[in-house]
Amino acid sequence: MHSPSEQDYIEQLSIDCVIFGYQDSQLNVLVPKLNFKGDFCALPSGFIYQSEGIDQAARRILEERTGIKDIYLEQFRVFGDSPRTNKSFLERLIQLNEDELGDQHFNRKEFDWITRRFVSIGYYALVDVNKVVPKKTGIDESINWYPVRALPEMIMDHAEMVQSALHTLQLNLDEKLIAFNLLPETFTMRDLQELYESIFDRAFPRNNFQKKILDLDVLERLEKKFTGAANKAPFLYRFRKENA
Amino acid sequence: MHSPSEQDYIEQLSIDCVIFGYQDSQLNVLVPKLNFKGDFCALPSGFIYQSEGIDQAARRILEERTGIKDIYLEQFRVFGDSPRTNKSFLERLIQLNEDELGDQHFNRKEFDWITRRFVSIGYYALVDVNKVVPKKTGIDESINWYPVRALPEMIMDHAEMVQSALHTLQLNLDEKLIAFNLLPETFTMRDLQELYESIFDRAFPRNNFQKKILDLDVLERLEKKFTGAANKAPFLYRFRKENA
DNA sequence: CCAAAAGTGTTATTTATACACCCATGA
DNA sequence: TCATGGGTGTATAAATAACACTTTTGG
Repeated sequence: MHSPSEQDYIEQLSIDCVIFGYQDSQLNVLVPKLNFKGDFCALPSGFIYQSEGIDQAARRILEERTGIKDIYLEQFRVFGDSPRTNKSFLERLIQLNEDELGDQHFNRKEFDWITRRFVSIGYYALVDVNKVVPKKTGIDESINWYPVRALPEMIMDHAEMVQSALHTLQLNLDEKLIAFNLLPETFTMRDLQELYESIFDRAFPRNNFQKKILDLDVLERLEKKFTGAANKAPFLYRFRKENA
Repeated sequence: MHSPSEQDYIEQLSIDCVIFGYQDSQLNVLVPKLNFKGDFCALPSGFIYQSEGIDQAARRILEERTGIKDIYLEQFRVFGDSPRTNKSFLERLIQLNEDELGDQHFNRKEFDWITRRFVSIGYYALVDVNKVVPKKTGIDESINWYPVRALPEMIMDHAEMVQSALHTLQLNLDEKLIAFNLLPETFTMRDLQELYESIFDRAFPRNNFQKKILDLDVLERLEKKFTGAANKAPFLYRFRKENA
């Protein structure tokens, strides 16, 4: 990987992605940890090539970490306060990693480029965790799913970004019929309900929830799903894509 | 005014403002016309100083054209497709104004700076037209209010920006209780209803509208307004700011 | 036959819409 | 006293929430 400063990027403009996934009845966010001492967690980020659109750049960044191309994503806010910069976090990182860091990682030009004031466009993405194989990039030590309400400490304003993304997701969920992007192709009504509950962090009455969803008239009912449990087998549903 | 290229701006990043005002039962947008032959209309725009936040930059740009500081404004979308540039419009402008344009207005450096690919953050603002005295900047021939549904032809994607801003305004209107920013301090229920009708481009039943608004419990009723018309005098209302 | 979870129906409650009426005002 | 527009009350419909009951499944 070449230095950002040598690439044909738009300067001082970045993209940060909040990647939502749903697993074990929890809404999770995909968070990489940087390959340095000090537990630096940062949202998947990147810069914008001169030749690509911002949505296109976001898709590229998402594909790098998730391996999938066809992802639901949406802008949610721009973060651009004047003192917004990587500088303080990078200085702490360098301080904690003096031993390992030679001049090859952070030369002067590189440091100056990356520590300038940055405006960042926030995108959130909804993915089916079964289709995702989280991938580390060169600077990641690890990349993991964390519950949205139990995130590790994050650099800069990234924790605030997640909250802002979650809020936008809540506002758009019913309006845009996007919850299904977080589920596998087929799912039970209980799956969908628990997804809603994890997004809104509150319970919904079971019967009314079913009625509300079915009244949307966007699901098709498939065969039953026999789980082996000692109870009635639930139906499987599939989102009818012609409605989208 | 100095050349943009010599200022301490973030490069390739701009702000475009959709300024909404309400007058004569119409929702209007403040649109400057450039001081060149060819009827070039462009939204009030500007760049971001290294030392200022993006909201702050938007306020500065708004104050330039409206003269008022305390303005309601909000981001609504980022426009950043890859081929998004001033170039084709500027070339046409130069072609139509060959006679008047000496080298002083557009030197090479200037032209290159301004015609690069630009990402633009869209803001919309809501103003009380009575407090605004539209002000031309150096490059404006005129600046006028136009009905949002009868705008002049605009450069680049600025017409699309207005539509996007209007759509966001519609979505946020009830949620955020922001309509009052478009009205004077005091107003009648009819004023408010006609404002709603101009924003949503449809009629509302008079009595139900009144009930809905009063049920919000954010207005205080003042004395009556005697207009001299041969009918019952309507009450004046004022938005209670402690609710905001 | 039982517990667990699914499915459905029925009744309240709230909210939105539609309809009707009376009141103040100045000509 | 009339036309005009303002204010309010009530009936109806629709959407939401609350409650109750039946069915299927494997042990």
